[in-house]
Amino acid sequence: MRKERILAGALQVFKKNGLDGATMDEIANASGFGKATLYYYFKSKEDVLTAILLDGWLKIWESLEPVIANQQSPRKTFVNVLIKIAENAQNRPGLFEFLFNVPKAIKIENQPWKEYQERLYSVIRGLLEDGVKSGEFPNINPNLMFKALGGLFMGLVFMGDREEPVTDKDVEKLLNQLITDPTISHN
Amino acid sequence: MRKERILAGALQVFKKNGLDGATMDEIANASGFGKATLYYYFKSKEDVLTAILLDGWLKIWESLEPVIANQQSPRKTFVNVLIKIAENAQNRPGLFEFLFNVPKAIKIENQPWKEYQERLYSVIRGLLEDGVKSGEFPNINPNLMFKALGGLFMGLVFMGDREEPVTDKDVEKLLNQLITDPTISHN
DNA sequence: TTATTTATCGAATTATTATTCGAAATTTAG
DNA sequence: CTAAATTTCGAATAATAATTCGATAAATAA
Repeated sequence: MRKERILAGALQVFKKNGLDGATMDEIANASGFGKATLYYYFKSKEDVLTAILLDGWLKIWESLEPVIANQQSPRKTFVNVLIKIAENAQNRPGLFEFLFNVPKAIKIENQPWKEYQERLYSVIRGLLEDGVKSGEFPNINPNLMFKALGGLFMGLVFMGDREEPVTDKDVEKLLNQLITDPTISHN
Repeated sequence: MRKERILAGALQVFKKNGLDGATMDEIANASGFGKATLYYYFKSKEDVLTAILLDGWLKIWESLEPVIANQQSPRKTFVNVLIKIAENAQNRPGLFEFLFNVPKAIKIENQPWKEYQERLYSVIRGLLEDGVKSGEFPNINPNLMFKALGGLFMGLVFMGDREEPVTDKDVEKLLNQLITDPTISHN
């Protein structure tokens, strides 16, 4: 669809030039439309950005819902959530790094995508808390674990130029490197 | 000095409105000068931003040099480095969060402060590597550890509204929560 | 004190770019 | 095929904000 094409072009340009470096002219070029056509589909430049973000977060969230619904142990669910996010990231390269970094660069008020972002974060926090309670995770402050994992996980998914999908092996390795699962004996 | 005053005002405005939301008018107000005066001291708006960043990174680096020079075990040095950074952050609140986040929002080419940032990061990586070699840190990929610590440390220093300085106890706790020091037995 | 240099400033200028316009092209409906 | 509705567009407009100008004022030097 047209909107999708514009959004894709805009993403390219936003990533290349930054949020303000990006001009509507360049976005028009990148998406293969005339400048005025952008305004046929979107109210403003800001509206374009918001649409990218909303679309992105919404799709992450939707892809996660079944994983979360499918009740398993906190640790299992947690691993599956990370895998699913990594999957998303690999399907639409470039988008996700953007999703996770842009919020730092803009005023986030009444941003419709914020809700989905928050849902995701609170699910993750919840899983960590439950896992600690149930003894699947060691007794670490879940907030700290959340932050540490943030850094690690971004590294795993975004930094490397890996083509292969992230497996549960990868995620388990990540977890084990970071925190020791008390239910498994290492050697 | 005048320049300092302008930089301080500019920092406020940059933080409040974002890099592009910030106008020279507002910076002039915030720093108590006329708009034209800014251009007496700085070539351009970008020049102001660069000056903030250069000044900030330079000061971090200078404060770290003695800590690094004062050769101790990697782990000790590492702890001291983190403490020193936290000290910096608490002395000039607001600046450091800015220093660590802004790079994500701008094109970083020929940025003079980049060098100091890189020095810092490479020192930290080096300490982690040495610590792993010497057995003071467990055998974790130093890059991963670096990323995880990034998230944690930022949390410790920036998130909380703590007034008290960060102590080596805090940092050791951080380390222990994250990774198990094989030379110490826990219970 | 007076001349010169250094600082300061608000108003004008300029540049950039988002947004709108008005016309054309294309598609859809009858 | 023709008329209406939808889509497209480059050129004009408008808004915003960076930068420069042309004075003054303040400090310094003689």
